[in-house]
Amino acid sequence: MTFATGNQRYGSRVSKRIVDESASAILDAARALLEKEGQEALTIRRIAAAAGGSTMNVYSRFGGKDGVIDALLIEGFEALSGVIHRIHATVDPLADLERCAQRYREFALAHRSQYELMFDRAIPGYEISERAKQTAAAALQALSDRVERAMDAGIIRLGDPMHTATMFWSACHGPVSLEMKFVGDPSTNWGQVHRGLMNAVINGLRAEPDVSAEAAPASTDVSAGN
Amino acid sequence: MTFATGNQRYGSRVSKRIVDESASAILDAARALLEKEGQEALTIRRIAAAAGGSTMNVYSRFGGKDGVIDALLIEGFEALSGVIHRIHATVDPLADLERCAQRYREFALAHRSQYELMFDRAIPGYEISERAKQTAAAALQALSDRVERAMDAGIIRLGDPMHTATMFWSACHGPVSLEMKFVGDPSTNWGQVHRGLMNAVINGLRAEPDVSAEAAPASTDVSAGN
DNA sequence: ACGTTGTGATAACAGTGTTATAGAAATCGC
DNA sequence: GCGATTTCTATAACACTGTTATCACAACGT
Repeated sequence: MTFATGNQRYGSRVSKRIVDESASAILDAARALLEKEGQEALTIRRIAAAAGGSTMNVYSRFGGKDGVIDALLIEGFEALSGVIHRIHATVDPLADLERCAQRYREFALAHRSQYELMFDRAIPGYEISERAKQTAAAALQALSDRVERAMDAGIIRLGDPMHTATMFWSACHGPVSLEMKFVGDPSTNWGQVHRGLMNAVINGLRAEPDVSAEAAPASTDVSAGN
Repeated sequence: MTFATGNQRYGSRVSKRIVDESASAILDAARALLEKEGQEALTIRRIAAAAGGSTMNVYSRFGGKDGVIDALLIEGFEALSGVIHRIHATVDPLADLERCAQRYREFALAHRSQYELMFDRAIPGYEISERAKQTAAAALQALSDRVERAMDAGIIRLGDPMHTATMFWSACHGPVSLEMKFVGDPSTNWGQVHRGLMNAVINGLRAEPDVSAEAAPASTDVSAGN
């Protein structure tokens, strides 16, 4: 009621049409809470309080907690997509892929809580929405484009780019996930593990140079069924 | 202290001496709940009810919910260790490693809730204990032994076995984790991704390819100095 | 002016983990 | 054997959680 004048003038007339600044305030608050205190802090009451509104506000805007989580997830996957898209393609598609892997890890470590939200989803009862899944798939598509470029250049083995990109993503995610979960030896140099794994994968996916062209069954491992 | 004279009733009141069957009942109930309904079902009240006791029972036995989770985690990592240990070493250490990867995935899919508990830890407020970490490290050690064997045989590149084993584990965990989280294309054949990634990694880690990359490695010629 | 509508804040409800309290059972001291 | 003490358990209370219901109040269409 204290800010009723502004509200009356701007927002309440056509509530659906304008960009809901209350919604973005909620999202900002949730993002800040997640970044600063982790998933634990993401409670309706805290989000609403930080956004300067009431809990019901969150429900009318996002339909509940899952809606907020979903929005944060979509933001995260879009940011990840952006990271990959911002990597300029050079004449060396393999180096580009390596940079993708490096930036992937940097993104994960720089936005740790967000990454955990995206991939662990440790929110009780939360189920990812179809739209969030699609956003994740779009990020994978961005990676797939880079893979396809390397295939076109004849540098890595031919195959379904999406399939190979999924392998890439898995190889990026694996060490990052374990690192965040403190699994393994405490003295592990995870950056080295990540880099080493990516190097091994890229090496292993290299198009057969010229050796043992007659004996090596190059494609059987990929085409084998489940 | 316990007295040596036989107690008339079967372990009714000598609480410290006997194997606490109430504790194992709680653990059994928790395990069953986790397996059947997932992490959501792991609440103190449900566990206590399923075990036929009171909630306080869980606190006196395990110190709280985290204690139960920790016990389940330790069980899980020990089971994972067992899976790896049960893979017999053959004359082909590389095939052994591939079987490790395959069994790893099978274990994860067969005990999905347990695996999610071990690696996602989506329990609000839970922090892994030092002992659970050590059990996880033991599982990694089991894998490291296999890696070391392959190194000794001169099949994969020399290096710190623990380091390479961590890379292996990451490569195993990555696709499994993404598969469970429904990230990526819905039509993804995750078994193929997993196998393809492991093949690529193993290929990439191969000892510097002499011309015959496929033939039987008759000699362990890499016994030269570090 | 009058309903009607919709928005938003407060309070209530069913859960959660945890802690405090009270009661019963078992052990100890004699 | 029996009171006192300790231990152990079960119930209830507390501070949370997400969600839903209640209800006052401002804005809109007659």
